Amino acid sequence: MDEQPRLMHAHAAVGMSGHPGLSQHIQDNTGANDGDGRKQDIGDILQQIMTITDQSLDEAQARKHALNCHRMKPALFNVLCEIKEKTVLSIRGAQEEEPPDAQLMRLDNMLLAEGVSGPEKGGGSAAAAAAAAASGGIGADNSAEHSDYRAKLSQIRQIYHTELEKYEQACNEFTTHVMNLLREQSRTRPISPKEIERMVGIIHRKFSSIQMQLKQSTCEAVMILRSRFLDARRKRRNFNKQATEILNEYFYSHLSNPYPSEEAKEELAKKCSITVSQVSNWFGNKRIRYKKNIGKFQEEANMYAARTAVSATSVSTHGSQANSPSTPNSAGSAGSFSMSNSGDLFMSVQSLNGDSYQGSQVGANVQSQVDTLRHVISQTGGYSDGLAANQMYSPQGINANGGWQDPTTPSSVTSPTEGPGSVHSDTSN
DNA sequence: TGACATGATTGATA
DNA sequence: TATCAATCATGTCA
Repeated sequence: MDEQPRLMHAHAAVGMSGHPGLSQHIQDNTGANDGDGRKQDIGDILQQIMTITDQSLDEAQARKHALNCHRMKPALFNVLCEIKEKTVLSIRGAQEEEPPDAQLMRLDNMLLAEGVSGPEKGGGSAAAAAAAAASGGIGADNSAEHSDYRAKLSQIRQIYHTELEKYEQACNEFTTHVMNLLREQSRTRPISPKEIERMVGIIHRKFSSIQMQLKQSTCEAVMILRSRFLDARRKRRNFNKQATEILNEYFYSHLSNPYPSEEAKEELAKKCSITVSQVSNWFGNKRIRYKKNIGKFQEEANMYAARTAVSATSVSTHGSQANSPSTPNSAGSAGSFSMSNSGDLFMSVQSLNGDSYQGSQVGANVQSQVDTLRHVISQTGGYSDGLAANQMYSPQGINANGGWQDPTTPSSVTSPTEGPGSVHSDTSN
C-alpha cells in the first residue's frame, strides 16, 4: 500500500515533464514561485483519484464533487485528454483508418446506372431501355412493358430515397444527441473535442453500414425487377382471335407470296395490336408450318377462302362499302379482294405494295370468289388429304425446292391470274 | 397430365 | 438483313 503514493508522485512528475500543458496551466494559475505547493496539490488530487474506488459511494460522490470543483481540474483533464490521445485513441484511430469501401462504390455505381440514385430525369426509362438493349433490343415495341418497368423502378427509387432520408435524419439526430451527451460528460470526465469528432466519425461509419444495407437491398430489388422484366419477354401469350384472323386472312390471300412488305407488316402490326417483329415471327412460323403440312392447313385455307368469297359476294351485292373495301388476293384473285375485317388495311397495303386498286375488276373477281365459295360448299365434309385440298388452295407459290417464289417480290405485284396455280384458275373450274 | 398449338429464339444462309 | 429451319418454352385442351 505504501507504494501507491510513491507511484503517484512519480506519475505526477512524469506528467509535469511529459505534459507541458499541465505545467503551463499550473504556472498560469499558481505562479512560478509556489513550486512545493503545486506539487503538493497535484499529489493530493492524484491520490484522491486513485483511492476513490476504495471509498463508499457517498464518499466517492462527495470526493468527485470536490474534485470537479477543484481549481486544478481543467489542467488535469487536459493532461488526461492528451494521454488518451496518445494511447487508446491513437491506437483506435489507426485501426479505424479504412480504405474506401469498394463494395459501397459498386453499389453506388449500380444504383446510379439503374437510375435509382442520381438525377431522376430519364433515369428509369434509360435503365429500361438499357435493359431492353441488353436483352436483345426490343426498342419501343414493348412500350407497355417498359412503362411497367419504369413504374416499378420509380417505386423502388421513391422507397430508396425515403429510406435514405430517414437514415440521414436518424444519423444526424443521433450524432447531435451523442455530441451533446459527450459535451455534457466532458464536464465530469476528460473528453477532448477531437475525441468527440472521432466519435462522430464512428457513428457515421456505423450508419454507413446501415446505408450500405439499404443500398444492397435496393440493388437486389432492381435486379429482381430487371430479371422479371427480361423473363417476361420470353413469356408467350397467344395472340387474340381477331389478330390471328387478320394475319391468316393476309396469309391466305397472299398465299402465292406470303411475304408482307415492311409497310404491310407495320399495318398488320397496328391492326393486330402486336409488334412488327411479332408479325415477322408469325409469318415466318406460318410459312414454315404451312409448307411442312399443307394438308393440315387446307381446311383453314378453305375457310378463309370461303370468307373472302362471302365478302366479295357482299361487295357485289351492296356495291362499294366503306367498311369493306377491296383488297388484293394474290392467292387467286386479279389483285382486288374484299376482306371483312381488314379491308381498309389491305387496301392501303395494296397501294403500298404498288398495286393499283381497280374497282372495275371487282365484278370479275366476285365471280371467281363465288365460284370459290361454291367449291367450298360442295366440298363440305372435308378433304381426305392435302392433294385433294389443293384443288382449292394449292401451294401455288411453293417451288420445287419447297420454297415460295422469290420472296422479295411482293405477292400483289405478280398477277395471280397469270400463275398456273392461282386459286382463280383452280376454282373457276 | 400429356399432347398439341403457337409465339419466341437462335444459328445458318443467301 | 430477311428468311429458313430447328428448337425452346409456354398456353390450351381433352
